[in-house]
Amino acid sequence: MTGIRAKQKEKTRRALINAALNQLDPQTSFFSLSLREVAREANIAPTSFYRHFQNMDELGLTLVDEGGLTLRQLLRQARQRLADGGSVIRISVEIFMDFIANNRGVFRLLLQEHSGTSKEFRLAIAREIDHFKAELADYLLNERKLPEHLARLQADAMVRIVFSIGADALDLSAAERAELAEDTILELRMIARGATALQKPKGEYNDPT
Amino acid sequence: MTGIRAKQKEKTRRALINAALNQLDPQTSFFSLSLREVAREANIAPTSFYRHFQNMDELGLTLVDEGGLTLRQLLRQARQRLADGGSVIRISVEIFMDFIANNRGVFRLLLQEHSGTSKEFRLAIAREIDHFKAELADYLLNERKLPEHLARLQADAMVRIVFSIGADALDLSAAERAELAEDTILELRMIARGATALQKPKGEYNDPT
DNA sequence: AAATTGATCTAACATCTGTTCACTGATAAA
DNA sequence: TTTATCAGTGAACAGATGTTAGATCAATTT
Repeated sequence: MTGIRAKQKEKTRRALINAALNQLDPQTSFFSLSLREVAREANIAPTSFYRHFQNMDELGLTLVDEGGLTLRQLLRQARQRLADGGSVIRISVEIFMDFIANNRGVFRLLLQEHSGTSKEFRLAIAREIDHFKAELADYLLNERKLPEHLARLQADAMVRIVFSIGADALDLSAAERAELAEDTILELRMIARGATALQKPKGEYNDPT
Repeated sequence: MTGIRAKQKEKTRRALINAALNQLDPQTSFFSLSLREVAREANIAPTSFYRHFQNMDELGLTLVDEGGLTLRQLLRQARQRLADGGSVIRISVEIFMDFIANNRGVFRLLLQEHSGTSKEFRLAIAREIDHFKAELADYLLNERKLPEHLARLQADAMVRIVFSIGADALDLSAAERAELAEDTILELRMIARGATALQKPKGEYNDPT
């Protein structure tokens, strides 16, 4: 099963995947990559590409899978670190920022191609983000005892904020990213506070905003 | 000044602008457009393009200007309708949704190319959105009497939410858009409530989120 | 040991791209 | 009326792209 041949094939497959991810930078979206560029970066002939993927779209969807995997690792790591106690929001934001810094290529794909040009792509990415959102909504439902609709909306708002800021943070220095993280934390706290406030609408007064 | 010649030139210039805007659809970002495609759609020879713009980038930046104009019209219209009274958030969201429905091309550019591939583009769009954010922060500062930092952050959060949802809403039916608008309103109310709550942190209890 | 498989290569194709050049002909200026 | 301007044209270029076809030759299977 793990013959020399299969191993070598897997190796150049990874080379292709990494070639694509490494080519993604602020000026280069996945769809501006050409098959030939990727093959060149992976040091194989353009024609060899077809031994691994039917076309660039298939490579791209593979990368999106990779992105989903990364998001799930993020959640797992967040849960672990939360067991030690501390502010949920702060810890989550810090982990998120770490992840985008250490997985730039994949997050670029997720955050940029999110409103991108290919329907299949957008749907695949939306699916991954929806998983993420659903897990967050679940947490809010169980731990924070919010009504379902409110939990869903709070999760939606939070994920939109975090991913939007994340896109901005992708190419900042560690210091700038830390600054943005503080803003993010405050914005998320607004949302959390607001959600619990909306839950008990018998507050002092009803802000007519 | 307004000779036959100048008039005709302005007309084909508009034709080029509209050709580009009309080609933007869910599957086609501005940077996937070719000069030749745009010229074809505008019914001129590819070479004639250069009589109007130095290259596609210049056309693109012109479209971004168009987008800024649209955003300013949106604000003006919102202010007018607000004079008649009503929920600020509801009115604003409804106007926004109307605008994206009626200016799909321009908003696609603003919302898609926002995290796009060209630095010049991203900066130009960020500039327009920052104007928008600044006007909103001003309003929150003056009308809602929030401290500056909080006003800035609230505006930031709101704009991120609205533009993120806006991108999703671009190609929905009117009914689906209206549904999304309701969710948007609730999410924005969370933020507004949360911001005023954070302002007076002596509330009943401090949620350790 | 012989036969087969399959990941890789080079060469070649048709097609699209941005851009240049010299030209035309109606409008504008003299 | 003569002259100059200039938006628009078609032909042609060099380069990049996706994709096909055929050959190579080491790893695998028989």
